[in-house]
Amino acid sequence: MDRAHSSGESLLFLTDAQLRRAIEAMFFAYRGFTADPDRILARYGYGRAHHRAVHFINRAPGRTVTSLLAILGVTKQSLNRVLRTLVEDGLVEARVGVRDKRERHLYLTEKGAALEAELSEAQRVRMRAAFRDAGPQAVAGFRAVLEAMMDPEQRSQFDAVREVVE
Amino acid sequence: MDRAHSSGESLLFLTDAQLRRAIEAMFFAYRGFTADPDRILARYGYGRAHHRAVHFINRAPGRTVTSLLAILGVTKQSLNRVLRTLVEDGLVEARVGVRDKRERHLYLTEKGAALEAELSEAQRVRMRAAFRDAGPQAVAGFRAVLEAMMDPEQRSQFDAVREVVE
DNA sequence: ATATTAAGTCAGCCTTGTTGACATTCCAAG
DNA sequence: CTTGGAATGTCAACAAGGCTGACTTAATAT
Repeated sequence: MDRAHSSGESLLFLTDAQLRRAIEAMFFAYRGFTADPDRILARYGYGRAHHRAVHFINRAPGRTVTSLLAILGVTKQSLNRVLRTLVEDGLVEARVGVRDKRERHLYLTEKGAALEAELSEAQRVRMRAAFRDAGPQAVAGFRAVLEAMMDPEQRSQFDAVREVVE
Repeated sequence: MDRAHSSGESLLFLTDAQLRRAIEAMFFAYRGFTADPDRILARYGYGRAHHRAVHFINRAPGRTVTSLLAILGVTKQSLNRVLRTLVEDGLVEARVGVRDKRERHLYLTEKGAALEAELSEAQRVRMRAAFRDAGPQAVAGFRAVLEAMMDPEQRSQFDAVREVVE
């Protein structure tokens, strides 16, 4: 069997150099990915941790702290520090649960939603431009590789995030 | 002109939901991307910053500090802290320049090369698996989108990194 | 009743980034 | 041959955002 013409799906003869290139692309691209939000966040005195919280609260309003913890994969203490400033600054509201009063359900305020919109718009603009440059065929491949790169736990969080709404 | 059948290249009608999905994929995938190296680094008492330094020194042995600074995009002080521990621990050697004695040319020692190999092998294994799962067509698309996502400066660093060797 | 869960808090630590100031060494240009 | 600027390194101080461990409070579940 000829390696170069092996049966499509099964075997990919990626050289170490090709893989290394992909690894470095991932490194540099992630910097691009975070660059715009970082600039915006800096203006408000926030960091990436705030962005992540705001993003996933917006994604499923009413989400509990525990649920957010699972998605972000950080400690309670770490998240709490971020959440506290967001609540203090009036970007996030934490409502006591109706059914279960131990729970705090998180919501963005108008102010919080405005920041989220600004951040995600910036990120979408870059993403849209990248997809446009790369061409239509690239979109599916990009997503397929990224999703295959996740750990199982991350993957299930990724899936869970869109189960509710979409 | 029909939007759905617009001339291939030009217009992509990606919904905000699709873009958001890509953004979240990027977030979760990056965690997968760094998970294996992080575990290895922790065993040696190092962090991601050490990984990055070791990676790019290995990439072009003899690289100067300034060149490494440009690639990593951090401050001299920040890099120096990392570099110092690597030199102290005998993973990196800093040789004074022959032509220009102000410069320090960085090289991995055998020990440093061993760590680099362990880290990059782990990362390649995951990358290779992701490409295998995603299929051959996905590889080109993945890279195209990532490269389009970089800032111009990052992009030129990305290109410069492989100019020498490949 | 008691155990467990959800949330929050205090204290302390680490890594990795930042600024600012400054010293040294050396190349290059006037 | 002096002087300006580049490359490097270092000290100090600070901040964000991770972490562990210990502990409290309130409320649900068994």
